[in-house]
Amino acid sequence: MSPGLALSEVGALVGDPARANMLAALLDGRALSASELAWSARVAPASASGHLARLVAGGLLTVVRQGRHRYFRVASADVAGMEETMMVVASRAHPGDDRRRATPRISPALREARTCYDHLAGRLGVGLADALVARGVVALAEEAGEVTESGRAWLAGFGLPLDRVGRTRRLFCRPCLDWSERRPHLAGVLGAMLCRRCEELGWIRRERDSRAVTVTAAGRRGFAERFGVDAGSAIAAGR
Amino acid sequence: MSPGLALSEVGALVGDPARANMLAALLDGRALSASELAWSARVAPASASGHLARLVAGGLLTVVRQGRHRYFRVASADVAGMEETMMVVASRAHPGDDRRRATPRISPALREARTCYDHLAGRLGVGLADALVARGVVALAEEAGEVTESGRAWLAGFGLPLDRVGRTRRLFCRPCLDWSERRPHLAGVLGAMLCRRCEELGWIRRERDSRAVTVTAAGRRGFAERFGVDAGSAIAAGR
DNA sequence: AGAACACTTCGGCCGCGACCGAAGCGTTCG
DNA sequence: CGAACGCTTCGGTCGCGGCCGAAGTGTTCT
Repeated sequence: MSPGLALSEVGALVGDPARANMLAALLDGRALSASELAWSARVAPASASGHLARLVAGGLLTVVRQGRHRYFRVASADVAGMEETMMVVASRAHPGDDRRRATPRISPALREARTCYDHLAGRLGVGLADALVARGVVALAEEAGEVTESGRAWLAGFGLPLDRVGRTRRLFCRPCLDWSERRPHLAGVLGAMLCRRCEELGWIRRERDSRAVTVTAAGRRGFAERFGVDAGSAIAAGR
Repeated sequence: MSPGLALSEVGALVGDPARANMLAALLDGRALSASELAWSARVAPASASGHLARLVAGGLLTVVRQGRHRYFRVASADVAGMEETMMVVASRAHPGDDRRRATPRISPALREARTCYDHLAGRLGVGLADALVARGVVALAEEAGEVTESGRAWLAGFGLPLDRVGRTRRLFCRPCLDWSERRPHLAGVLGAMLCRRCEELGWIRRERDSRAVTVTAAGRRGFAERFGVDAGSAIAAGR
């Protein structure tokens, strides 16, 4: 199997608009049924079925039967990471293309706050990352990041004791370029823990049928107090 | 521009075997001419020209004219990283597929040692990463890595003073999953510095027309003494 | 200047694969 | 049990895009 051929196979898999829409819809890590995916790809169930079979055969999705439904999800974090990387490349490919930029078919709600596989992205995700860097909790480099000594205490105070995560001083903390904001947000284990904690606290709520995340009233207060992040105005203003 | 559509566009770009072969051929970061790429993709110059135009328009490649040649290279490290990630996903997609595994069209020389954009990969690359971890020079986690305190001294002794690289203790040091060995090798700035240093020392020599890297006699000694890595036997044995 | 060369554009051919409706299968209701 | 439902398989249509040869443009060499 030549490297080029292997490359072209996954490329072709992602390269069809219907399949790409399905993959994008699944990017938040949830499982969706075949008909939901058919709807979000805007194709007939028959077409969707074929696409999904190919994606499963190609190892990009896994499927689990449940009653008369079949639920599909992204097969691994590798695949999710690949999708994100491809989106970054795609968004950088047309830097000055106003025609494209001018038609932001990405919904305002998604741009505001969404999940990215298992962590937070969008304006909220980037804002949190900025806040954590500004407060000296984490230090982010181009491809790696780490939690500072004082940051450990801050995170523990937020309900995220890192002692149990691992022995090493280095933590699974990774910047992930946000394709809508074009600036890094926080990914990795820490990003996932943060997202889960915000959900536990009732600050955010995942929407049923999309990757969008809504910030609750408690979340508005919490993000402002703890992070100095204004997550509310844009939501309140309906943007 | 919907996320799905953006995704599908770069997917489709990579999804053609001819284009994927070109991208794979350019993965080591060198610039190749249109006819060289036509040859490595095994298509007529006319076809190659069209493919290359699309890859440039899509932002995956950049081109520079030089006399009557046009030299193409991968547009950015982002793109190279995307290709590597896609290869990892591709290689994981068929874990037990012996029919594929049994036809390793990847040449033994490439599997032995090659460049991966700007750093070393293959058996040599993985071996060096292992050696650096074993010697406590670097610590690698799943997605991040760092140079230890004692590692700084070791690297300085190898001719890589890190003082000038940056102020922070954290270094641009990243594990990169090797698609032929399926284990991480060393990437990031450190990986690139290491590769360049080995070339400076005359330990390795890049082949003219491929990503393959040959280990010189001096390199065999050097890798054994400094890293405890046996880079020679396989080469000497012709494997 | 003229020939050789690197590359692109054009035009026509052809095949893969995406699409859908209809029919088939298995599950879950009433 | 039969109807409704979710999904897949089948069969046929169709259009996009890859392919190449030939001709055209620009560059270098002698």
